[in-house]
Amino acid sequence: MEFAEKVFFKYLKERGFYNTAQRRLVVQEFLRLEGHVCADELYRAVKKKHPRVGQTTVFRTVKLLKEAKLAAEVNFTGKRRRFEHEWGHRHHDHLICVGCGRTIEFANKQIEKIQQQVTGSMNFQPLHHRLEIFGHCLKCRKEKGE
Amino acid sequence: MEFAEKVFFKYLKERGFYNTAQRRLVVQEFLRLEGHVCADELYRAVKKKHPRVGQTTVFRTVKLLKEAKLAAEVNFTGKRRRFEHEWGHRHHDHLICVGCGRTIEFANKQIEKIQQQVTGSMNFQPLHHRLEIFGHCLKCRKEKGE
DNA sequence: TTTGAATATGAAAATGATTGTCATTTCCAT
DNA sequence: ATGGAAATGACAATCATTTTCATATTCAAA
Ligand SMILES: [Mn+2]
Ligand SMILES: [Mn+2]
Ligand SMILES: [Zn+2]
Ligand SMILES: [Zn+2]
Repeated sequence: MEFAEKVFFKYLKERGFYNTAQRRLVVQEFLRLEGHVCADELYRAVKKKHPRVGQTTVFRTVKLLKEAKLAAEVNFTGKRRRFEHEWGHRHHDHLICVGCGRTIEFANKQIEKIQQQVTGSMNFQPLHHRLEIFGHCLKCRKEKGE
Repeated sequence: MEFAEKVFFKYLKERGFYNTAQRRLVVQEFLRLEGHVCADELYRAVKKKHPRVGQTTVFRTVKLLKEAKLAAEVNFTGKRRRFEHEWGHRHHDHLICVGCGRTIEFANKQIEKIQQQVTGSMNFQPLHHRLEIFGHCLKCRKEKGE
């Protein structure tokens, strides 16, 4: 069992929630999937192997994964919510190509540092943030003829 | 007539779209309202004065306002989309208080500059971006007893 | 000014993601 | 083992937004 899964069920136990077969299936599938996945994709992936699991349960479990800090929510389009691995992963921000939809992850210490300065000077206590830069990736620029 | 409104109808004309009474009402009300407003709030504001305008038309017109760059979309919660004035306004980013929901606007040249460096080094052509920092505002921290 | 084809409108229905309900089932501390 | 708390899943409901479609309006050309 992955350590992240242990963390999840430890979190559940602390709250008096149960360790159920469905939750084990959902968390395992989530940890298996890479990238930015939405609840419904996760549902279909789980259902492929275990058709009796309900969509409602997957949505509810994803919410728990987020609360337990195994999953971080990302929402590039304003449409459906997506989730990525958070536990054991370093913070990063995103470049999003408006041409092909691909995302590129990056981290920049300087930006983070200046954010601290900005919030500090405004007496604002930061908890988390997101920086999303939309534009055209190299691949798309090449395809469109430089 | 505000200049921004002229810009809007110029944009429409360029596309072969019509200058209609409803669109005039919606753009005027949007320009009157400050802050981050959602389509439904705008609809209700318009309806108060002109009850025959339909919600569908307001939703459609907001989309046009965005295309014409009079409105910029912001989406802090992942729930409903909100829009703020863009035409004639300087770019800024947001601090969002998770306690009271208030937003604080800020602009930082250094962050913008480093973003240019980051995207440049990754061969990514930036079009626009958003930086949202979530946390606790001064007011909320004081209320909770330091 | 008419005219008519393109476009816009608005009520209602449809959509798509998510959440609520509730009868039934499962979990787990005792 | 068992009883009460919690979870499940089919289904309905919700919420913001989009689509549909019959009717009305706009505006360029005649
Ligand atoms: Mn990511
Ligand atoms: Mn703003
Ligand atoms: Zn691309
Ligand atoms: Zn606050």
